[in-house]
Amino acid sequence: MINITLPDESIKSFEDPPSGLDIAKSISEGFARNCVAYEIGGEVYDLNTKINNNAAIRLITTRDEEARDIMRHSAAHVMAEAVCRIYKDAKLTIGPIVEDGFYYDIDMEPVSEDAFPEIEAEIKKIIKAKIPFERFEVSKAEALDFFKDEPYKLEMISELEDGNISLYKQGGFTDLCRGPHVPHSGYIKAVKLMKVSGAYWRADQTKEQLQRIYGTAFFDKKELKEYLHFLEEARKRNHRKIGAALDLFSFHDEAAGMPFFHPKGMALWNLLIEYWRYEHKKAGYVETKTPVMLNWKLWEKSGHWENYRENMYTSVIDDDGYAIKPMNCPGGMLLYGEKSHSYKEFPMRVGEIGLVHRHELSGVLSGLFRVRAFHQDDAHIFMMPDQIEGEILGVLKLVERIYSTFGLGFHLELSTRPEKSIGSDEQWETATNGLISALDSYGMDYVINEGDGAFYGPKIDIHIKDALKRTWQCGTIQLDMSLPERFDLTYVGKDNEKHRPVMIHRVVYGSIERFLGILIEHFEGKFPLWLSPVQVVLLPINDELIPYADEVRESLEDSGIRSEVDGRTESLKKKVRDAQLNRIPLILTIGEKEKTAGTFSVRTLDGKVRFGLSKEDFLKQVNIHINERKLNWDIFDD
RNA sequence: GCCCACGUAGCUCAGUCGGUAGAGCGCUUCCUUGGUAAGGAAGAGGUCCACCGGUUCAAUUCCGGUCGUGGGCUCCA
Repeated sequence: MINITLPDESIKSFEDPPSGLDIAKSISEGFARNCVAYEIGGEVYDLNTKINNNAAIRLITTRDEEARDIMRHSAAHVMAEAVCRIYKDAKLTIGPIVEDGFYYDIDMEPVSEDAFPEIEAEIKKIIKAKIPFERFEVSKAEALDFFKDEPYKLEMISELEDGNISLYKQGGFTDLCRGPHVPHSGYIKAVKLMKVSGAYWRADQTKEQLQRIYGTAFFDKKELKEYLHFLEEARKRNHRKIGAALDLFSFHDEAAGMPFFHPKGMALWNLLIEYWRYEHKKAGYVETKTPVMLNWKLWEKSGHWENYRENMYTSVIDDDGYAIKPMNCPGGMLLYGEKSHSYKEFPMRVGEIGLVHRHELSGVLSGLFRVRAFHQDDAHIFMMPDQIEGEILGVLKLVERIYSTFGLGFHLELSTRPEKSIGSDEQWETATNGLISALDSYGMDYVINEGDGAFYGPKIDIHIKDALKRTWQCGTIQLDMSLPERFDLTYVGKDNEKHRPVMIHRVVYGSIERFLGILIEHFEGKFPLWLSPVQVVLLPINDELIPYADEVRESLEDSGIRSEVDGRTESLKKKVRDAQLNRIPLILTIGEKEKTAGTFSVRTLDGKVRFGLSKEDFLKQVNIHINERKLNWDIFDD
């Protein structure tokens, strides 16, 4: 007799060892159809695996996140089989799941997406046949023999410990796999191949070039459709497209990876920085500026020459070596070291919006997201060890305030000491504990990445979440135990002795260029009123009203509102359409009625039109929205 | 840096199985002076299709290389 405890504490008894499916069926047939696997004590098993002892189990249904991952892994196997059916010489390597689906790295002739229809057709055949996934276990020797024609599998097996090795068989196709899998291929309801790219075996450039085929799969065709719709949305929001359409920035072959900002892009830029300065000044920061190009001796001292040289732009001037800064910190160290400091000055919050250049590999460049020249909204904070917690907490609060102004959510990740690191155990403990207590008193949950810190100190990364729920790492707070040492930075303590200050680097926007790119996608180019490069466009309904429109524009500019007159000889409809496409938040139509009555007719970005507003009411609402940096488009809908 | 794809008018793209290029938008001019998402007409605009070579009677089209862009890999103090 086997007793199975279900999550609701109820107990089911079975004469013979039951499989997960037996248990599910004992609840109901309908429920059983939605089950894909089960879990005992954190281990996940195939639905068909029998349970030989009393256990507490949880059945995993298609509603559970983990069920989708199991199914996608099965889909990877199905795709591998399909590819092998078509490409007889294909040699399989690994096929894991990733965030949005799965991929399989296969050693085969290069394929392009043109091959997808054929592979997908083969996949559908396999799915339709509802081929069961059967698990069986073999010894290492048997496994080696079984895969004797699969060099990559052999390599993987040879690295496994001797003992039982699990294989999964689906019809005539067997793959080395830990599992678990869905009961049969029919569980994969909707599958689509997404893209193909090159990848190296074991991510090693010196090893074989493989074809990585990406796919995604869902339990439901509707979900696949929604996912494709999401991708389409993301594509429409692409900041490169919107940036070109709104005339914000461009790239040129003469400076790959280095953006050129147009007047409207520059307006956005300045507004971001203006806001940054406002918040930072309030938070007790001062601002500095250090040179872009510095002598190599500085980089030698900072360690960059040794560790980062291949990413630095260098030059020789008067027979002396110079490098363009890839980071602001060494310059900041020189500034600190320029004079002596007392503990009474601490914490010293020294900001710098610094232009840095990094020679990133050509293949990684990507719009504003990955560039070779960018501005960091850097700051170095110098303090005593017992100030770590308070300062980190201060940065977290500043970060929260700034991100929330843009309607961006975020989550935190703490990275701790890596294997290769400098500094004593005690230093690391003080530093890490300081970060942890700051995180704890901040009170938000955070992810811990063990051993993922920089070699010079632990760090907190801040990942923002945009309107499409995509996450981006922007902010970071890094404790640095290396540079103060290398630059022999000191302060005089209460005891009148010299001490080593604790120093952190921190950024909020991260790269201003990248942050701007994220904002463009987040807002789909429809910036809140305070941030819009052009806030108001005036549309005279005929040419005679242009002088009056110009007059109104001037008075709006006097009130600090960025305005333009569209004086083209075009129909009103046309000008409205263009203004809407240009995502200008407020359209003022200027006709005889408005001129005579001295009122405004206002159209907001959501298409709502209001007639006969008094100038005073209009300015009042506009100013409230700008000054409070409100996020909603309809400024009259409070 | 590596793999794959791409690079045609300011923009979006079509086209030529090798015989010296097209549409829409935008721009200019003219007509229209229009009340909330495209009024009408005419015209200009490409060293001929990123750049450099090669094959060919002939290349934008085929081949090689370079540069750039996109996706992925890798890298990321």
